[in-house]
Amino acid sequence: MSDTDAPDLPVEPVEPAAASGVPTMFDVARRAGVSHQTVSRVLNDLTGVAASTRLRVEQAIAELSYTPSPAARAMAKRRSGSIGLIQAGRPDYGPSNAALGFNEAAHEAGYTVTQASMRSLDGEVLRQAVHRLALQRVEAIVLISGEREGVGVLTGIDAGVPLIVVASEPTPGLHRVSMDQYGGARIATEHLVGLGHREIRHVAGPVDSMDASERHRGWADAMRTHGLEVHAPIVGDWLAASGDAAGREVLAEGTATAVFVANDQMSLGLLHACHDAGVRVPDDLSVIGFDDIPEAAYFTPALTTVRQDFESLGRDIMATVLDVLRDEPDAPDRTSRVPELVVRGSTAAPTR
Amino acid sequence: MSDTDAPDLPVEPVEPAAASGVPTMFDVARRAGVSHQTVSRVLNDLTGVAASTRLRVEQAIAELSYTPSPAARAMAKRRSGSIGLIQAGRPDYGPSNAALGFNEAAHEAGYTVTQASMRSLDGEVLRQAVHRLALQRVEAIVLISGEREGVGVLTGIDAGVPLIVVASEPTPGLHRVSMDQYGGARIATEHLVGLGHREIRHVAGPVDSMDASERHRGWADAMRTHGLEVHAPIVGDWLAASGDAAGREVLAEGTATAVFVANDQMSLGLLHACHDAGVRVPDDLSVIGFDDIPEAAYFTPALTTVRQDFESLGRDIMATVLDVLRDEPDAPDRTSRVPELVVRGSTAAPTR
DNA sequence: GGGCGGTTCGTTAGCGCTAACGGAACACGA
DNA sequence: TCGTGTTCCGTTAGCGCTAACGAACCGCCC
Repeated sequence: MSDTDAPDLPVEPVEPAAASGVPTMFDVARRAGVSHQTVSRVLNDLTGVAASTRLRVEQAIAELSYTPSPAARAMAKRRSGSIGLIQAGRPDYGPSNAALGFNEAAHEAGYTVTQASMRSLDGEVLRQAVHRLALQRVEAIVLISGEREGVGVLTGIDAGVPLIVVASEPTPGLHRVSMDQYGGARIATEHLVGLGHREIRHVAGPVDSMDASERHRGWADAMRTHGLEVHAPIVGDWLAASGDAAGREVLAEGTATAVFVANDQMSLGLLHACHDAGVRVPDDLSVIGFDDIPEAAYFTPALTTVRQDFESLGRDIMATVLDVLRDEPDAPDRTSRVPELVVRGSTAAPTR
Repeated sequence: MSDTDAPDLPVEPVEPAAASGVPTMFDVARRAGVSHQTVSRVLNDLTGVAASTRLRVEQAIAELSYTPSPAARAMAKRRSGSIGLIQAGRPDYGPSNAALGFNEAAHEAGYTVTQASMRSLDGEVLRQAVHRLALQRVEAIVLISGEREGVGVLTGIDAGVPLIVVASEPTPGLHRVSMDQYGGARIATEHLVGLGHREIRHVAGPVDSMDASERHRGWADAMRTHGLEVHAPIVGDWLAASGDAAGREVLAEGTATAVFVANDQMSLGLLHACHDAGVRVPDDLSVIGFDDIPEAAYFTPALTTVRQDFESLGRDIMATVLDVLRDEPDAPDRTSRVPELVVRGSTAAPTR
C-alpha cells in the first residue's frame, strides 16, 4: 500500500485544537464524535444525517456554545450575506425611518446591514462610500437620498453589485423604490381646491430633489385640471428657515388664499412668518404640508398635511433587494404607495 | 536532481486562475512576476520590498483592479474590522445625528459599521440584536438609546466583546459616553432664574430615560441653589403630545411663570397648549427647551433652548471604542461635553 | 577567500468553513 | 449468492488571505 520505502511516520491528523478560545467546527465534531462535515451538515440543515447523530451534534454545539465564523462561511460560500446602506444628507424624519424599516426587514431576511452614511451630498464622497461598500463585497447597495445628483453618480458607477435607490423619478440602469409623490401632491391640492381656494401657491423643495419635482408636478397638474393659474413655485431647501422666507414672500405678494408647502418643516417656518405678520391661519391663509412628521399635529395651528409611511417604504426597499438578488423576472413595481391626507386645523374655506 | 525514478511529470503549480471573475492575490502575483506573499506585503505596506518590485505589484493591482477579499482577510487576521451599532427606539434628531457622527468617525478609523437598529425598546429584542452582532464577530458593540432598561440588559450580557453605551448615568461594567445633561439643565434653569423667575416648573422626559433624570436633577439642584421651591415635575414621553398635556396642567395650576421643558418636541406641544389657552409666551409664561432641533428657531415664538452637539457625541463614541480596543490604560473620560444656551424669543422677565 | 549580517523574496502552513466525491453498511429482489 | 440501491458519513480539496520561516543574494570586513 505504501508508495514509498520510507517507514510510515505517525501521521498526526491536523485537527486544530481550540487554542485561540473560540470553538471551531472541529471542536464540535470531536466532542460529538463525528467529522466536521457532519457538523456542517447539521448547521446548514442538510439531509443525510441520522436523527440520533443530529442530536449529538446539536448537543455538542450547545455545550460549547459554538457559533460558526461568518468570515469563514463567507469565504467558502463566496457571498458576504450583507447589504450596504448609504444614507446621504441630513438624517431627517423620512430617511431615518425608511432606514429603520429597511434594517428590520433586512435582518428578518437573514441579511446583515453595513452602514455607510454621510452628511455630505457631494458626488465624490458618495462615490467613495459606494467603493467602500463594494470593497466589503456587499451583495447589493441601497441609497436613501432623494437628490438627483446622488442617483446620477450611482448611474455612472459599475460597482459590480445591484444598486437600489429611493427615487420618485425613473432611474435608468438602477433599481428603484419610492412612494407616489405626485399622487400625494394632487391629493393635497385637491383638498385646497375642494375647500374653495383658487389662488394656491406652492413652496417647493430644492431643485435637485426628485420628490420636490414630483410634488411640484402633482400640484401643477391638479391646478390645471381645475383651470387654475399655475404660478412659479417658491423654492426652499426643506428647512424651516426657507419656509419662513417663502412665507414672507407669499404674504408680501398678498394674493394667495392657500399654500401647499412641500414638507412639514418648511410649513412650520411659513406658519411662523404668518404669525409674525399677523396673518391668521387658516382664516386668512390656508396651509397644507407634506410628510406628517410627529410634531405636525402640534404646530400652531395644527398642520393639515399628507402622511407618508416611511417605515413601509424601507421594507419595500428590502423586498426589492430580495427580488433583485433572486433575479425575479417579473418583480412587482414598488413605486406606487400612495400617501394619505390628514386634515387638521391649518386649512379652511377661503374668506375672500 | 530527481529523487524518484519516475519520469518528471509536468507539475502544474496550483495557482488558482481568475476563473470566478474577481481577481485574487495570485492573479496579481502572476502578473507582477512575484509570489503572492510579496503582493500581501505591498498591500499591508510592510518593509522588505524593493521599490521597483513594489511598483510592479502596484501596477498589476491597478491593471486588474484587484481588491483584497475582506472575508479572507478577516479569517487570516482573526478580526472582522467591523463594529456593531444598535440604535434603539425612535430615530429622533439626537440619536440619528449621533449615529451619523459615529459612522463617519468609524470609517475614518478604517472600521466598518454593522447596523442593528430597531424601533422597539424591549429587552428581549435588544438581547437578540446584541446576539446577532456577536455572531457577526464585531469587535465592539455600541448602543445608542438613553433608556435605562437597554443599558440594564447590556449589563447582564456577556457578548464577548466590549460594549459601549451612551448613558448619562454611571454604567458599571460598560464603557460610557455622554454629554453633560445635568450641566445643561442647570444652565437652562439659571437662565430663567436670572430673568427673575421664581416659580419654575419642569416637564420631564420618561422615567426610564437617564437623560431625563439628569436634566431633572440639574433643574432641581439649580432651584435649590437659589432657595426656590422644587415642585414634582410633570412627566412626559418626549413627544409633542405629552408636552401639550403638560402645558394644560401647568396652566390649570396657574402659579408658574416659567417652564423648563426637557426637550424641544415637548416644548412645541406646550407652546401649542399655551396658544390654545390664550396664554402669551413669553409675556405670561416663559418656556425653555432642550436639544435645539433645527425647527426650534421657528416655533411660535422662537424657542429658547439648550443646544447639544450630537454629531460630536457620535465621534466621541468612536474615540472611546478605539480607546477600548487599544486597551488604553488611562483613556479620557468622554462624558463632560457641556451643552450651550441658545436664547430666543420664548423666555423673558416675568410680569408678575 | 571565507564568514557574516542585511535585504529581498519565496515556500509552507494555517485561518474555519463548504462543496464534491467516495466508501462503508445495510436492505432488497433476482 | 450476487448485484443494486439507499442511507449515512468521512476524506479531500479548495475559498483568499496572513504569519512564520528559510533561502538566495548582496556587500563587507578580517
